[in-house]
Amino acid sequence: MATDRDTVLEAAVGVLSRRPTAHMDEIARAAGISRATLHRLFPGREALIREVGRLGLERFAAALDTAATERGDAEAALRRLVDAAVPDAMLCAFLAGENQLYEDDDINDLWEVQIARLHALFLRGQQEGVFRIELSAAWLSEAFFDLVAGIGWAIQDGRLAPREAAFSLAELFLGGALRRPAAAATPAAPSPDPTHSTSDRKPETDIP
Amino acid sequence: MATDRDTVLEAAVGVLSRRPTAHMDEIARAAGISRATLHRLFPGREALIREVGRLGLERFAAALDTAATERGDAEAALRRLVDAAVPDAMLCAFLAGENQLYEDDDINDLWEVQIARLHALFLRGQQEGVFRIELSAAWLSEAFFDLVAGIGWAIQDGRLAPREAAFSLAELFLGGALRRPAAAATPAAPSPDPTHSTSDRKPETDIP
DNA sequence: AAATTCTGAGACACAGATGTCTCAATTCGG
DNA sequence: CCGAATTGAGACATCTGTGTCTCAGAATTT
Repeated sequence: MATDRDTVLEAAVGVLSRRPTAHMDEIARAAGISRATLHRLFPGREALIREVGRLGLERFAAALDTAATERGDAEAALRRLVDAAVPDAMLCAFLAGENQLYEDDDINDLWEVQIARLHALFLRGQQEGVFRIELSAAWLSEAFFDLVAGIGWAIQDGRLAPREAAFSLAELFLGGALRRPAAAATPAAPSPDPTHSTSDRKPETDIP
Repeated sequence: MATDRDTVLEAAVGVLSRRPTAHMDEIARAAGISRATLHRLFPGREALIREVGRLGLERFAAALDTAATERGDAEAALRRLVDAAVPDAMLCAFLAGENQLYEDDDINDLWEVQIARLHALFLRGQQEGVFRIELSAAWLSEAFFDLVAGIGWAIQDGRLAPREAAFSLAELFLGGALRRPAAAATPAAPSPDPTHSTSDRKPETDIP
Protein backbone atom coordinates (compact mmCIF):
# COMPACT_ATOMS: atom_id res chain seq x y z
CA MET A 1 0.00 0.00 0.00
CA ALA A 2 1.42 3.33 -1.02
CA THR A 3 -0.05 6.40 0.56
CA ASP A 4 2.93 8.58 -0.12
CA ARG A 5 2.58 10.97 -3.01
CA ASP A 6 5.92 10.07 -4.54
CA THR A 7 5.27 6.36 -4.21
CA VAL A 8 1.97 6.78 -5.98
CA LEU A 9 3.67 8.77 -8.70
CA GLU A 10 6.20 6.00 -9.20
CA ALA A 11 3.41 3.48 -9.60
CA ALA A 12 1.57 5.81 -11.94
CA VAL A 13 4.62 6.02 -14.17
CA GLY A 14 4.70 2.28 -14.49
CA VAL A 15 1.23 2.32 -15.95
CA LEU A 16 1.28 5.59 -17.85
CA SER A 17 4.59 5.07 -19.60
CA ARG A 18 3.16 2.08 -21.40
CA ARG A 19 -0.46 3.19 -21.53
CA PRO A 20 -0.81 6.97 -21.55
CA THR A 21 -4.59 6.69 -21.68
CA ALA A 22 -4.92 4.53 -18.58
CA HIS A 23 -7.95 5.33 -16.45
CA MET A 24 -7.81 6.54 -12.89
CA ASP A 25 -9.00 3.12 -11.82
CA GLU A 26 -5.97 1.39 -13.26
CA ILE A 27 -3.58 3.93 -11.83
CA ALA A 28 -5.14 3.61 -8.41
CA ARG A 29 -5.03 -0.17 -8.54
CA ALA A 30 -1.43 -0.09 -9.73
CA ALA A 31 -0.57 2.04 -6.72
CA GLY A 32 -2.50 -0.25 -4.41
CA ILE A 33 -4.91 2.44 -3.29
CA SER A 34 -8.49 3.29 -4.04
CA ARG A 35 -9.69 5.82 -6.53
CA ALA A 36 -10.94 7.99 -3.68
CA THR A 37 -7.55 8.19 -2.06
CA LEU A 38 -5.96 8.90 -5.40
CA HIS A 39 -8.30 11.85 -5.77
CA ARG A 40 -7.43 12.95 -2.27
CA LEU A 41 -3.74 12.99 -3.13
CA PHE A 42 -4.16 14.69 -6.50
CA PRO A 43 -6.97 17.10 -7.35
CA GLY A 44 -7.65 15.34 -10.64
CA ARG A 45 -6.28 13.48 -13.57
CA GLU A 46 -4.81 16.58 -15.11
CA ALA A 47 -2.92 17.37 -11.93
CA LEU A 48 -1.67 13.81 -11.67
CA ILE A 49 -0.33 13.79 -15.20
CA ARG A 50 1.29 17.13 -14.59
CA GLU A 51 2.94 15.88 -11.43
CA VAL A 52 4.27 12.82 -13.21
CA GLY A 53 5.70 15.01 -15.93
CA ARG A 54 7.23 17.32 -13.40
CA LEU A 55 8.76 14.39 -11.55
CA GLY A 56 10.25 13.05 -14.76
CA LEU A 57 11.72 16.39 -15.71
CA GLU A 58 13.09 16.94 -12.24
CA ARG A 59 14.71 13.52 -12.29
CA PHE A 60 16.24 14.20 -15.67
CA ALA A 61 17.43 17.57 -14.45
CA ALA A 62 18.95 15.86 -11.44
CA ALA A 63 20.68 13.40 -13.75
CA LEU A 64 22.15 16.32 -15.68
CA ASP A 65 23.24 17.83 -12.39
CA THR A 66 24.91 14.76 -10.99
CA ALA A 67 26.55 14.10 -14.33
CA ALA A 68 27.87 17.67 -14.34
CA THR A 69 27.48 17.73 -18.10
CA GLU A 70 29.09 21.13 -18.43
CA ARG A 71 32.31 19.99 -16.86
CA GLY A 72 35.20 17.97 -18.17
CA ASP A 73 35.46 15.88 -21.27
CA ALA A 74 32.28 15.71 -23.27
CA GLU A 75 32.41 11.97 -23.80
CA ALA A 76 32.97 11.26 -20.12
CA ALA A 77 30.18 13.69 -19.30
CA LEU A 78 27.83 11.83 -21.60
CA ARG A 79 28.79 8.51 -20.07
CA ARG A 80 28.06 9.92 -16.64
CA LEU A 81 24.73 11.19 -17.93
CA VAL A 82 23.87 7.75 -19.24
CA ASP A 83 24.56 6.18 -15.89
CA ALA A 84 22.55 8.86 -14.11
CA ALA A 85 19.61 8.84 -16.50
CA VAL A 86 19.11 5.13 -17.08
CA PRO A 87 17.56 4.44 -13.66
CA ASP A 88 14.85 6.93 -14.57
CA ALA A 89 14.47 5.70 -18.11
CA MET A 90 10.83 4.85 -17.56
CA LEU A 91 10.14 8.44 -16.59
CA CYS A 92 11.82 9.55 -19.78
CA ALA A 93 9.74 7.07 -21.73
CA PHE A 94 6.65 8.68 -20.32
CA LEU A 95 7.97 12.13 -21.15
CA ALA A 96 8.78 11.07 -24.69
CA GLY A 97 5.23 9.88 -25.16
CA GLU A 98 3.66 12.91 -23.57
CA ASN A 99 6.30 15.12 -25.18
CA GLN A 100 4.75 18.45 -26.13
CA LEU A 101 1.28 17.55 -25.04
CA TYR A 102 1.44 19.75 -21.98
CA GLU A 103 -0.39 23.00 -21.75
CA ASP A 104 1.24 24.01 -18.51
CA ASP A 105 3.86 26.68 -19.11
CA ASP A 106 5.96 25.66 -16.13
CA ILE A 107 6.30 22.13 -17.45
CA ASN A 108 7.10 23.29 -20.96
CA ASP A 109 9.72 25.69 -19.66
CA LEU A 110 11.29 22.99 -17.54
CA TRP A 111 11.29 20.68 -20.55
CA GLU A 112 12.95 23.21 -22.81
CA VAL A 113 15.59 23.97 -20.22
CA GLN A 114 16.64 20.34 -20.00
CA ILE A 115 16.67 19.94 -23.77
CA ALA A 116 18.76 23.07 -23.98
CA ARG A 117 21.24 21.64 -21.48
CA LEU A 118 21.45 18.46 -23.51
CA HIS A 119 21.89 20.49 -26.67
CA ALA A 120 24.63 22.51 -25.01
CA LEU A 121 26.49 19.36 -24.08
CA PHE A 122 26.51 18.12 -27.65
CA LEU A 123 27.39 21.51 -29.02
CA ARG A 124 30.29 21.77 -26.63
CA GLY A 125 31.40 18.28 -27.55
CA GLN A 126 31.30 19.20 -31.21
CA GLN A 127 33.30 22.37 -30.64
CA GLU A 128 35.87 20.37 -28.72
CA GLY A 129 36.12 17.90 -31.56
CA VAL A 130 34.71 15.05 -29.53
CA PHE A 131 31.35 14.64 -31.27
CA ARG A 132 30.79 14.45 -34.97
CA ILE A 133 29.82 17.69 -36.63
CA GLU A 134 28.04 16.07 -39.56
CA LEU A 135 25.15 15.34 -37.22
CA SER A 136 23.44 18.39 -35.80
CA ALA A 137 23.48 18.85 -32.07
CA ALA A 138 19.71 19.06 -32.19
CA TRP A 139 19.48 15.64 -33.77
CA LEU A 140 21.96 14.19 -31.31
CA SER A 141 19.89 15.55 -28.44
CA GLU A 142 16.70 14.18 -29.89
CA ALA A 143 18.18 10.81 -30.68
CA PHE A 144 19.72 10.49 -27.25
CA PHE A 145 16.46 11.14 -25.52
CA ASP A 146 14.64 8.77 -27.86
CA LEU A 147 17.09 6.04 -27.00
CA VAL A 148 16.76 6.68 -23.28
CA ALA A 149 13.02 6.37 -23.70
CA GLY A 150 13.53 3.21 -25.73
CA ILE A 151 15.62 1.83 -22.89
CA GLY A 152 12.77 2.52 -20.53
CA TRP A 153 10.21 0.74 -22.72
CA ALA A 154 12.50 -2.20 -23.35
CA ILE A 155 13.25 -2.66 -19.67
CA GLN A 156 9.65 -2.37 -18.65
CA ASP A 157 8.53 -4.96 -21.19
CA GLY A 158 11.34 -7.28 -20.24
CA ARG A 159 13.07 -7.08 -23.59
CA LEU A 160 16.26 -5.68 -22.07
CA ALA A 161 17.99 -6.60 -18.84
CA PRO A 162 18.37 -3.58 -16.55
CA ARG A 163 22.01 -4.44 -15.99
CA GLU A 164 22.72 -4.15 -19.71
CA ALA A 165 20.80 -0.94 -20.13
CA ALA A 166 23.50 1.64 -19.47
CA PHE A 167 26.08 -0.27 -21.45
CA SER A 168 23.77 -0.79 -24.43
CA LEU A 169 22.78 2.84 -24.52
CA ALA A 170 26.27 4.25 -24.11
CA GLU A 171 27.90 1.95 -26.61
CA LEU A 172 25.31 2.31 -29.33
CA PHE A 173 24.92 6.03 -29.00
CA LEU A 174 28.53 6.97 -28.46
CA GLY A 175 29.58 4.73 -31.31
CA GLY A 176 27.50 6.85 -33.62
CA ALA A 177 28.10 10.19 -32.00
CA LEU A 178 31.82 10.17 -31.31
CA ARG A 179 34.04 11.71 -33.90
CA ARG A 180 37.03 9.51 -33.18
CA PRO A 181 35.97 6.33 -31.51
CA ALA A 182 38.96 5.77 -29.26
CA ALA A 183 40.66 9.12 -28.90
CA ALA A 184 38.27 11.26 -26.94
CA ALA A 185 38.64 10.12 -23.37
CA THR A 186 41.90 11.96 -22.78
CA PRO A 187 42.10 15.76 -23.06
CA ALA A 188 44.96 15.58 -25.58
CA ALA A 189 43.92 13.83 -28.77
CA PRO A 190 46.76 11.45 -29.61
CA SER A 191 46.42 10.93 -33.36
CA PRO A 192 43.97 13.00 -35.37
CA ASP A 193 42.54 10.80 -38.10
CA PRO A 194 41.39 12.74 -41.15
CA THR A 195 39.25 9.91 -42.54
CA HIS A 196 35.84 10.40 -41.04
CA SER A 197 34.90 6.81 -41.71
CA THR A 198 31.16 6.64 -42.36
CA SER A 199 30.69 10.36 -42.16
CA ASP A 200 30.22 11.56 -45.72
CA ARG A 201 29.46 8.38 -47.55
CA LYS A 202 26.21 8.28 -49.43
CA PRO A 203 23.78 5.53 -48.57
CA GLU A 204 23.62 2.86 -51.22
CA THR A 205 20.34 2.03 -52.81
CA ASP A 206 21.32 -0.69 -55.27
CA ILE A 207 21.25 -4.34 -54.34
CA PRO A 208 24.51 -6.20 -54.94
CA MET B 1 -10.41 17.98 -49.51
CA ALA B 2 -9.51 14.34 -49.20
CA THR B 3 -12.25 11.83 -49.76
CA ASP B 4 -9.93 8.97 -50.52
CA ARG B 5 -9.43 6.48 -47.72
CA ASP B 6 -5.67 6.44 -48.05
CA THR B 7 -5.46 10.21 -48.17
CA VAL B 8 -7.52 10.42 -45.01
CA LEU B 9 -5.27 7.86 -43.36
CA GLU B 10 -2.22 9.92 -44.25
CA ALA B 11 -3.78 12.97 -42.67
CA ALA B 12 -4.79 10.95 -39.63
CA VAL B 13 -1.22 9.85 -39.13
CA GLY B 14 -0.10 13.43 -39.08
CA VAL B 15 -2.33 14.09 -36.11
CA LEU B 16 -2.19 10.75 -34.33
CA SER B 17 1.57 10.35 -34.43
CA ARG B 18 1.93 13.44 -32.30
CA ARG B 19 -1.32 13.18 -30.37
CA PRO B 20 -2.53 9.60 -30.01
CA THR B 21 -5.59 10.73 -28.11
CA ALA B 22 -6.81 13.14 -30.75
CA HIS B 23 -10.58 13.23 -31.14
CA MET B 24 -12.43 12.33 -34.28
CA ASP B 25 -13.13 16.02 -34.75
CA GLU B 26 -9.47 16.89 -35.02
CA ILE B 27 -8.73 13.99 -37.34
CA ALA B 28 -11.61 14.97 -39.59
CA ARG B 29 -10.53 18.58 -39.65
CA ALA B 30 -6.94 17.57 -40.34
CA ALA B 31 -8.16 15.55 -43.31
CA GLY B 32 -10.32 18.43 -44.48
CA ILE B 33 -13.53 16.47 -44.20
CA SER B 34 -16.45 16.42 -41.81
CA ARG B 35 -16.88 14.03 -38.95
CA ALA B 36 -19.82 12.45 -40.77
CA THR B 37 -17.75 11.61 -43.82
CA LEU B 38 -14.98 10.28 -41.63
CA HIS B 39 -17.51 7.92 -40.08
CA ARG B 40 -18.70 6.93 -43.53
CA LEU B 41 -15.18 5.97 -44.53
CA PHE B 42 -14.37 4.14 -41.29
CA PRO B 43 -16.93 2.39 -39.11
CA GLY B 44 -15.53 4.00 -35.98
CA ARG B 45 -12.52 5.24 -34.14
CA GLU B 46 -11.30 1.76 -33.36
CA ALA B 47 -11.40 0.79 -37.02
CA LEU B 48 -9.61 3.97 -38.00
CA ILE B 49 -6.78 3.40 -35.54
CA ARG B 50 -6.51 -0.19 -36.68
CA GLU B 51 -6.31 0.87 -40.32
CA VAL B 52 -3.61 3.40 -39.53
CA GLY B 53 -1.64 0.74 -37.72
CA ARG B 54 -2.09 -1.69 -40.54
CA LEU B 55 -0.98 0.93 -43.05
CA GLY B 56 2.13 1.66 -41.03
CA LEU B 57 3.03 -1.99 -40.69
CA GLU B 58 2.42 -2.62 -44.36
CA ARG B 59 4.62 0.32 -45.27
CA PHE B 60 7.37 -0.92 -43.01
CA ALA B 61 7.01 -4.40 -44.44
CA ALA B 62 7.26 -2.91 -47.91
CA ALA B 63 10.40 -1.07 -46.84
CA LEU B 64 11.89 -4.35 -45.67
CA ASP B 65 10.91 -5.89 -49.00
CA THR B 66 12.36 -3.19 -51.20
CA ALA B 67 15.51 -3.14 -49.10
CA ALA B 68 15.81 -6.92 -49.50
CA THR B 69 17.26 -7.11 -46.02
CA GLU B 70 17.99 -10.80 -46.29
CA ARG B 71 20.25 -10.35 -49.27
CA GLY B 72 23.78 -9.11 -49.62
CA ASP B 73 25.97 -7.32 -47.16
CA ALA B 74 24.24 -6.54 -43.90
CA GLU B 75 25.45 -2.96 -43.71
CA ALA B 76 24.35 -2.20 -47.25
CA ALA B 77 21.03 -3.85 -46.50
CA LEU B 78 20.56 -1.66 -43.47
CA ARG B 79 21.41 1.44 -45.47
CA ARG B 80 18.83 0.43 -48.04
CA LEU B 81 16.34 -0.10 -45.24
CA VAL B 82 17.03 3.36 -43.89
CA ASP B 83 16.36 4.92 -47.26
CA ALA B 84 13.22 2.88 -47.70
CA ALA B 85 11.84 3.45 -44.19
CA VAL B 86 12.57 7.13 -43.65
CA PRO B 87 9.80 8.37 -45.97
CA ASP B 88 7.34 6.53 -43.73
CA ALA B 89 9.00 7.58 -40.51
CA MET B 90 5.86 9.30 -39.30
CA LEU B 91 3.95 6.03 -39.60
CA CYS B 92 6.66 4.37 -37.55
CA ALA B 93 6.40 7.13 -34.98
CA PHE B 94 2.73 6.36 -34.65
CA LEU B 95 3.45 2.66 -34.36
CA ALA B 96 6.06 3.27 -31.69
CA GLY B 97 3.55 5.20 -29.64
CA GLU B 98 0.76 2.71 -30.12
CA ASN B 99 3.26 -0.14 -29.84
CA GLN B 100 1.63 -3.08 -28.09
CA LEU B 101 -1.62 -1.33 -27.42
CA TYR B 102 -3.48 -3.27 -30.07
CA GLU B 103 -5.92 -5.98 -29.23
CA ASP B 104 -6.30 -7.12 -32.80
CA ASP B 105 -4.43 -10.37 -33.37
CA ASP B 106 -3.84 -9.68 -37.04
CA ILE B 107 -2.08 -6.44 -36.24
CA ASN B 108 -0.01 -7.96 -33.49
CA ASP B 109 1.04 -10.82 -35.72
CA LEU B 110 1.98 -8.43 -38.49
CA TRP B 111 3.95 -6.39 -35.98
CA GLU B 112 5.86 -9.34 -34.65
CA VAL B 113 6.70 -10.54 -38.14
CA GLN B 114 8.33 -7.24 -39.02
CA ILE B 115 10.24 -7.10 -35.75
CA ALA B 116 11.41 -10.64 -36.38
CA ARG B 117 12.63 -9.67 -39.84
CA LEU B 118 14.53 -6.75 -38.35
CA HIS B 119 15.93 -9.01 -35.67
CA ALA B 120 17.02 -11.51 -38.32
CA LEU B 121 18.87 -8.81 -40.20
CA PHE B 122 20.87 -7.82 -37.15
CA LEU B 123 21.50 -11.41 -36.17
CA ARG B 124 22.78 -12.17 -39.64
CA GLY B 125 24.96 -9.11 -39.58
CA GLN B 126 26.40 -10.17 -36.26
CA GLN B 127 27.11 -13.67 -37.52
CA GLU B 128 28.82 -12.21 -40.56
CA GLY B 129 30.95 -10.02 -38.34
CA VAL B 130 29.45 -6.80 -39.60
CA PHE B 131 27.52 -5.74 -36.51
CA ARG B 132 28.83 -5.66 -32.98
CA ILE B 133 28.06 -8.66 -30.87
CA GLU B 134 28.31 -6.85 -27.55
CA LEU B 135 24.90 -5.36 -28.26
CA SER B 136 22.08 -7.86 -28.52
CA ALA B 137 20.23 -8.10 -31.79
CA ALA B 138 17.02 -7.44 -29.87
CA TRP B 139 18.37 -4.16 -28.57
CA LEU B 140 19.64 -3.18 -32.00
CA SER B 141 16.19 -3.85 -33.45
CA GLU B 142 14.49 -1.89 -30.74
CA ALA B 143 16.90 1.01 -30.94
CA PHE B 144 16.66 1.17 -34.71
CA PHE B 145 12.92 1.39 -34.64
CA ASP B 146 13.03 3.97 -31.86
CA LEU B 147 15.34 6.11 -33.94
CA VAL B 148 13.15 5.78 -37.01
CA ALA B 149 10.26 6.95 -34.88
CA GLY B 150 12.39 9.76 -33.53
CA ILE B 151 13.14 10.80 -37.09
CA GLY B 152 9.42 10.93 -37.76
CA TRP B 153 8.72 13.10 -34.73
CA ALA B 154 11.62 15.40 -35.43
CA ILE B 155 10.62 15.90 -39.05
CA GLN B 156 7.02 16.50 -38.20
CA ASP B 157 7.86 19.12 -35.60
CA GLY B 158 10.33 20.81 -37.91
CA ARG B 159 13.35 19.99 -35.78
CA LEU B 160 15.01 18.01 -38.56
CA ALA B 161 15.16 18.69 -42.27
CA PRO B 162 13.68 15.82 -44.27
CA ARG B 163 16.70 15.83 -46.54
CA GLU B 164 19.01 15.17 -43.60
CA ALA B 165 16.84 12.44 -42.14
CA ALA B 166 18.21 9.36 -43.86
CA PHE B 167 21.77 10.53 -43.46
CA SER B 168 21.36 11.37 -39.78
CA LEU B 169 19.72 8.07 -39.01
CA ALA B 170 22.16 5.93 -40.96
CA GLU B 171 25.26 7.64 -39.65
CA LEU B 172 24.27 7.72 -36.03
CA PHE B 173 22.93 4.20 -35.89
CA LEU B 174 25.53 2.52 -38.04
CA GLY B 175 28.28 4.29 -36.18
CA GLY B 176 27.14 2.57 -33.05
CA ALA B 177 26.11 -0.73 -34.58
CA LEU B 178 28.94 -1.48 -36.96
CA ARG B 179 31.77 -3.56 -35.69
CA ARG B 180 34.36 -1.73 -37.80
CA PRO B 181 33.15 1.67 -38.92
CA ALA B 182 34.73 1.83 -42.36
CA ALA B 183 35.37 -1.70 -43.50
CA ALA B 184 32.05 -3.15 -44.50
CA ALA B 185 30.57 -1.11 -47.33
CA THR B 186 33.15 -1.34 -50.08
CA PRO B 187 34.85 -4.63 -50.99
CA ALA B 188 38.24 -3.02 -50.49
CA ALA B 189 38.37 -1.44 -47.04
CA PRO B 190 40.37 1.79 -47.13
CA SER B 191 42.05 1.49 -43.73
CA PRO B 192 40.86 -1.23 -41.39
CA ASP B 193 41.27 -0.02 -37.86
CA PRO B 194 41.91 -2.86 -35.44
CA THR B 195 40.99 -0.87 -32.35
CA HIS B 196 37.41 -1.70 -31.57
CA SER B 197 36.80 1.78 -30.27
CA THR B 198 34.17 1.99 -27.57
CA SER B 199 33.23 -1.64 -27.60
CA ASP B 200 34.49 -3.06 -24.35
CA ARG B 201 35.23 0.01 -22.34
CA LYS B 202 33.35 0.46 -19.10
CA PRO B 203 31.31 3.61 -18.59
CA GLU B 204 33.02 6.09 -16.34
CA THR B 205 31.23 7.37 -13.30
CA ASP B 206 33.80 9.67 -11.72
CA ILE B 207 34.10 13.32 -12.61
CA PRO B 208 37.58 14.39 -13.69
C1' DA C 1 -31.21 20.98 -67.27
C1' DA C 2 -32.62 17.27 -64.29
C1' DA C 3 -31.51 13.56 -61.42
C1' DT C 4 -28.53 11.13 -58.64
C1' DT C 5 -24.98 10.96 -55.37
C1' DC C 6 -22.20 12.75 -52.00
C1' DT C 7 -20.87 15.94 -48.43
C1' DG C 8 -21.40 19.00 -44.34
C1' DA C 9 -23.76 20.65 -40.39
C1' DG C 10 -26.44 19.81 -36.71
C1' DA C 11 -29.22 17.18 -33.32
C1' DC C 12 -29.67 13.23 -30.52
C1' DA C 13 -28.97 9.31 -27.41
C1' DC C 14 -25.56 6.42 -25.43
C1' DA C 15 -21.37 4.95 -23.16
C1' DG C 16 -17.53 5.78 -20.45
C1' DA C 17 -14.66 8.41 -17.42
C1' DT C 18 -14.25 11.88 -14.12
C1' DG C 19 -15.11 14.39 -9.95
C1' DT C 20 -17.68 14.60 -5.60
C1' DC C 21 -20.05 12.85 -1.92
C1' DT C 22 -21.39 9.73 2.02
C1' DC C 23 -20.67 6.08 5.16
C1' DA C 24 -18.73 1.97 7.18
C1' DA C 25 -14.38 -0.10 8.46
C1' DT C 26 -9.82 -0.09 9.56
C1' DT C 27 -5.82 1.90 11.49
C1' DC C 28 -3.25 4.95 14.24
C1' DG C 29 -2.41 7.62 18.32
C1' DG C 30 -3.34 9.09 23.02
C1' DC D 1 -9.08 0.99 25.67
C1' DC D 2 -11.16 4.63 23.40
C1' DG D 3 -11.22 8.57 20.15
C1' DA D 4 -9.58 10.59 15.91
C1' DA D 5 -8.09 10.17 11.43
C1' DT D 6 -7.66 7.92 7.24
C1' DT D 7 -9.01 4.63 3.91
C1' DG D 8 -12.04 1.92 0.77
C1' DA D 9 -16.30 0.98 -1.39
C1' DG D 10 -20.08 2.53 -3.48
C1' DA D 11 -23.55 5.84 -5.27
C1' DC D 12 -24.36 9.85 -7.86
C1' DA D 13 -24.27 13.79 -11.13
C1' DT D 14 -21.70 15.68 -14.85
C1' DC D 15 -19.16 15.95 -18.80
C1' DT D 16 -16.93 14.62 -22.85
C1' DG D 17 -16.54 11.83 -26.92
C1' DT D 18 -18.64 8.58 -29.85
C1' DG D 19 -21.95 6.66 -33.01
C1' DT D 20 -26.20 7.38 -35.59
C1' DC D 21 -29.54 9.89 -37.75
C1' DT D 22 -31.75 13.54 -40.67
C1' DC D 23 -31.79 17.14 -43.91
C1' DA D 24 -30.24 20.83 -46.79
C1' DG D 25 -26.80 22.11 -50.11
C1' DA D 26 -23.21 21.11 -53.51
C1' DA D 27 -21.03 18.33 -56.95
C1' DT D 28 -21.17 15.04 -60.48
C1' DT D 29 -23.39 12.48 -63.96
C1' DT D 30 -26.65 11.66 -67.57
